[in-house]
Amino acid sequence: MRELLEDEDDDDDDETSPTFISHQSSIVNKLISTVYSGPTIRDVESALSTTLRGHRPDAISCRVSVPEKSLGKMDSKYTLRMKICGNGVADDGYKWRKYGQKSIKNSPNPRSYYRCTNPRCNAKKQVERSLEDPETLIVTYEGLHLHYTSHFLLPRPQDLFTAACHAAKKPKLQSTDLHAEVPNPSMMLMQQSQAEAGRLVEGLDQSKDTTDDSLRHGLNEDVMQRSQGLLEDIVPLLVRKPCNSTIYSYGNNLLSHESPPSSSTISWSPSSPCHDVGIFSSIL
DNA sequence: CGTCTTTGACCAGCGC
DNA sequence: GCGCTGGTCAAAGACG
Repeated sequence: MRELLEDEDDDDDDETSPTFISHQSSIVNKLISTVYSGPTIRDVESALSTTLRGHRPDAISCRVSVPEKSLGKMDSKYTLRMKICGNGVADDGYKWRKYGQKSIKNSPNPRSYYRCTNPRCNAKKQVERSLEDPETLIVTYEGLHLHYTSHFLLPRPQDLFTAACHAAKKPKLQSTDLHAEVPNPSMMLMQQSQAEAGRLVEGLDQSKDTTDDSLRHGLNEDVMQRSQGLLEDIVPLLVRKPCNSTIYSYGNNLLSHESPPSSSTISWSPSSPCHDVGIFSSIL
């Protein structure tokens, strides 16, 4: 995504050039295709580093496992390893419906199958306890969320309405066991992609006369919606909803930040096929 | 009464 | 073709 935007910036520095408007649709198409193919590890790293400042550790540690072959681009299927230290219940922003549970060969722990309750959404997740460590959950996300979640910073009016309609309802734990909800680290990616998409649209807005307002508005909504609803799938709420107190660490190396005194630390090991995300959030 | 979870049954893919 | 395994379906029950 970022690479795409940078490329576009290079190609179309002059936003008033005759080719600029004609490139708008291709920009959107590229955005969409890029988003669909998933963010890069760099995107995750960037999102983590820019969003997780000022959080502190506590209850959950998590490891994001990314297949080595897909380090450049994440697959639509990815796995989180989560060390549960607290009650392990967190809201990842989506409502999941459990549609099955299966005993897995060579594993004493059953695997639970969840599907997003949104009928338009094909997102799924599988949750099972780690064989090595019973306190570790292995959560496999698959598919794309084709809708918003209430955690987004810039919800659409209709979503605000929906959220308001649901506000009166008491939050409900969907399961009595560890399968309930797992944090979703894609919030920061959403924020980042929102900002990037917003910058793109701002650029479009600066173009003169030939740009129709409704077109821009539609593009804006389209870009924002797609970037939100798709990117969020790649990395779940661990990142997307860092809560008020979270520390993220990647791999074995900690990165020191220029940010003000903060308990937030991040390290990233791009060469490792399995990226550790030490997440300690105080989920009460 | 609507929604969600549970759980046994069913189906598809894969290896032999 | 057969058996094994993982993934999904759907009826029944629980819950608010």
